[in-house]
Amino acid sequence: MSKNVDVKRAKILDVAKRRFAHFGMAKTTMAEIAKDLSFSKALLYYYFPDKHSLYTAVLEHVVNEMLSRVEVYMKKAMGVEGILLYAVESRMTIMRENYNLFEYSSSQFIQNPGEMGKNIGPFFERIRDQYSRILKKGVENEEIEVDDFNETAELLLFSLMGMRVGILSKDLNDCLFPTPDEFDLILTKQQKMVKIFLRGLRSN
Amino acid sequence: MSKNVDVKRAKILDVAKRRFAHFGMAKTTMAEIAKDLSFSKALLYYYFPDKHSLYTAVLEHVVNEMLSRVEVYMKKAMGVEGILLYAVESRMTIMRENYNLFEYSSSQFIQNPGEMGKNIGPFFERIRDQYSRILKKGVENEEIEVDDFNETAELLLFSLMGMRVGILSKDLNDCLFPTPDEFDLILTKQQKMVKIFLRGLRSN
DNA sequence: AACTTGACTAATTCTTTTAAAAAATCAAAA
DNA sequence: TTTTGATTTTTTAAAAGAATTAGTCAAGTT
Repeated sequence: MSKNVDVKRAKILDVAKRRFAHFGMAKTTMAEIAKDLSFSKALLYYYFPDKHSLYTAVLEHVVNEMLSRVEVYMKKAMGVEGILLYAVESRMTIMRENYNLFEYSSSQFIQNPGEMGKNIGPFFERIRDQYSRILKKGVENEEIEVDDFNETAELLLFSLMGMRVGILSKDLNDCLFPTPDEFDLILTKQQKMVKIFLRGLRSN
Repeated sequence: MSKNVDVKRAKILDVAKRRFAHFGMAKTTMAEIAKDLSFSKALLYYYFPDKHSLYTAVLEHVVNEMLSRVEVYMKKAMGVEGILLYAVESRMTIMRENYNLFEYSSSQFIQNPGEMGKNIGPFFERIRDQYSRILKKGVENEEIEVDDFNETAELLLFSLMGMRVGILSKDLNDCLFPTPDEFDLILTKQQKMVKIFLRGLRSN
C-alpha cells in the first residue's frame, strides 16, 4: 500500500503547510498538526523524521509551486522581460500567501545561518538556476548578451533581494519580514530593477 | 574657550571610534573610553548626552569620511562609471577598516529596526543623495538617461546592498556581517552590478 | 510486514530570581 | 564653565526551576 502512504504524507504536508503559513514554524506544535488530522503525534514521526524535515518538505513544496508556475509561463515563449516580470510577481504572490512560512526561515537564517542555511541554500540555487535558464532564453532570442549565465543570474537574484532588504531598512517595521503593505512596494522596485538590469544586458 | 571644548569632543570621538571599530559598541564601556583618555567617566556625559549619541557621532564621522572621499574624487570629473566604482570601493575599504563599528549597527538594526533605524536612517539618505548627484553628473555628460534621480539612486543603492546580503546568505558564516574575506567577493559583485546597472541607464 | 498508538524520555523554551556590570545622574569642587 | 567621586538606576548574565514540546519506543492493530 505504498499509495496510501503517499496520500497520508500529502495530507500531513497540507495541514502542516496551512499551520506554518498562518502561525509560523515556531508557533506550531507537532501535537497541533496531529490533532488537526486526528492522527497520533507519533505517526507524524513515522512519516517525517523530525519537525525540521517536515518544515523543509513544506517549504520545498511551495518553492516547487513557485518554480513550476514560471516554468509553465516560460513555455508560452514571450520576451525575457515578460518572463522575468512574471517570475518576480508570482514569487511575491506566493510569499504573501504563505507569509509566516517564509518569515521563519528568514529570521532563523539570521540567527543561525550555518544550520538553517543548509536547508534553504538549495532553494536559492534552484531559483538562481531558473533565472539562468530564463537568461539563456533571452540570449537565444538575441534580446540580450550574457557570458556567464550562473554569475549573471546570481547578480540578478541578489539585486532583487536587495530591493527587499532596502525597503525593510527604510520602512522600519519591527521585524525583518515585510508587512503585507510593503510587498507591493518591493514588487514595484523589483520590476523597475528587472527592466534596468535587462537593458544593461541588451545586445547592440 | 569654545575652542577647547571642540578639541576635547574630537579627542573623545577619536578614542571612541578606535574602541568601537575594534571591539564593537556592545563590548566597549564608557569607563574604558574614559580611562583611555584619563578623563572621568562623568565628563563623557558632559560632552555627549548618552552612549548612543556618542556612537552615532562616531558613525557620522566615518560616514562623512566616506562621502567626502567620493566628493573629492568626483571633482576630478571622470565618467560616471569611474566615480561609482571608486565610491563602491572606498566604501568597502572604510567598512573593512571599521569593521565592528558597522557590525553593531547592522545587528542592532535587525533586532530593533524601529529604534536603531532612526539613527542610521539619515546615513542611508545621505549616501543615496550622493549616488543621486553622481547620476546627475552622468546625465550632464550625456552618458546616461535618468528621469527620477532619487528613485534611481535608491534602486542602485538597494541593488548593491543586495550583493552583501546575497553573499552572506550563501556563505553561511555565523554572523550577518561579512568576514574580511567576504569583503572582496562582495566588492567584485558590486563592481559588476554597477557596470550592468549603468549600461541599463545608457542613453542611445 | 506496514502502520498506528499511548505512555515515556529528553530536549527546549519560558519564567523567575539574583548578582554583577555598566549606564546615567548629581552635588560639589576646581 | 568644566571636571570629578560617589551614588543611583538600568541592563545584562547566570542559575535554577517549571512547563511546554520535540522526539522515542515497546506493544497493539490491520
